[in-house]
Amino acid sequence: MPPEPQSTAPAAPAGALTLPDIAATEERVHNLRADAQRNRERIIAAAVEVFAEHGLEASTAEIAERAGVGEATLFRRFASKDDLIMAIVETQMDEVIELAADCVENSDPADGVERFLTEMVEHSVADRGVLEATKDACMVKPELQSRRREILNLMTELVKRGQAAGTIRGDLTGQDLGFLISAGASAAGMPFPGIRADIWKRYLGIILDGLRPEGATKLRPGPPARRLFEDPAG
Amino acid sequence: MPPEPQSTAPAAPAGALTLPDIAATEERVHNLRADAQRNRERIIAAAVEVFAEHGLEASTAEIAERAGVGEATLFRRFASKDDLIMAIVETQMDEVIELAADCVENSDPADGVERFLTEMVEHSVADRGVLEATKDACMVKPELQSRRREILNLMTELVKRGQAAGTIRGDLTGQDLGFLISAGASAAGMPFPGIRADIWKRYLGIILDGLRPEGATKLRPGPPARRLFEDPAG
DNA sequence: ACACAAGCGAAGTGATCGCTCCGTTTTAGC
DNA sequence: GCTAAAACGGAGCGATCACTTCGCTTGTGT
Repeated sequence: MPPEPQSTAPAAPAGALTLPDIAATEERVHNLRADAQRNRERIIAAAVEVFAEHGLEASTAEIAERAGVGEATLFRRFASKDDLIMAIVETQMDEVIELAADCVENSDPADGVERFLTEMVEHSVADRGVLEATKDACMVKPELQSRRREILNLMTELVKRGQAAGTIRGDLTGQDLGFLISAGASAAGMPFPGIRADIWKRYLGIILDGLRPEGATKLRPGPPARRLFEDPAG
Repeated sequence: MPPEPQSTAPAAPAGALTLPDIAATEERVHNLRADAQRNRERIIAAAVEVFAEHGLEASTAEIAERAGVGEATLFRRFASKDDLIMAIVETQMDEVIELAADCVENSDPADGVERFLTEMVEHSVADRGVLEATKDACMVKPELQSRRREILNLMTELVKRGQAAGTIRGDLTGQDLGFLISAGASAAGMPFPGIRADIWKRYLGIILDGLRPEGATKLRPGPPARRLFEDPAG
């Protein structure tokens, strides 16, 4: 099956999920027998937990066990482990869209960027899976392109509002925020057993200080091109 | 075998390699037959290359193949894959010590921290292996404790000189630099195919701006304790 | 030159992974 | 309630991993 099956409907934006795709998926899920539906939800819930604890290399056996189903059932609902990850990632990206939109609409423009980065890093630190999935899936899979674009637009808006308010340096772009989230979350990868769980706030604090116009020096190289986010494969 | 075998010599600093340990290792290596010695060096060189390209999950089969030896030969020279990694990590930590010492001695105190961070991130970005080994080995293995302590002392000295020169914010500590290297290198983990290889300089630039005293705001929480680095297990 | 310990690699071992086969059980429409 | 389709899970498959065995080869001290 091609990743982007052509429909007879008028052309959708390249890389976006077409309406028939979405409808087909929804219908498939809702036509499941009651037990199958219940197991599907249990599998997703278990996978979110297990991936958060052990990262994406957690085994499908462990996920199935925690969900209380056989491994075969997992693969009956999701064609592959990657498919399961994608199902989770899609809902998580939708949550990011919600958060970013809320930062744009309901935050003081002076601290929208700070709030967005802080909440994103906090989520990433608490969930190993979301951090790894960002690299393996969110940024590159063509079927997530429309969500990526939406997130990028909202991040760009956040940065522009911060710049207008005078709290964000002028040479920052929306594309930069993804890298800064990754940088802020990297402290969580450090393997010190007794370290306090919120140590990431210290290093995000340094990054946030680096985003203010006051001490800013010229950044080289310039920001990555927008199209790297929108269409990484092309 | 206990990780820190007791010797009859006077007590060495806890966690340091004792002199008998080092002597035994050296002797073992130099008593190898000529072909074995040559193969040992080939294996290390191949492993450095392969780990740099594919990270630590690269297979021992690939390393042996690139070294032009059988897999059994690899395991005759190194008791386990982990042992091979440790041999590499030790020499790489010695290089870090050299770099840090050179930054302390030969750099203008005003930019010692900047030079150290820049060169460390540059190495980390070019070598996936060193990045992963930092988390898996450098920071936690007891037998690397003396090297860790030495690096920490040099980083602390670099920070203090920068603060005396007025280019580094007063609330930074030597312990922070390890986290900042990881943060600066995290941009390299982003999976965009066409991105310029030196994009890390942009985000390290932001971090460096955040290290200056000018725009600094209060950092919460405070720095991690020194002993987390010196003796993470204890 | 020779004897023999040391070194060698092809072929295996057991563990684990993602994934599937197939006989049994459960649900849903009539 | 009955039946056919749908869903189930244990048991197994092939691939891959770190690591070992074993019969042959090679360097080295005498």
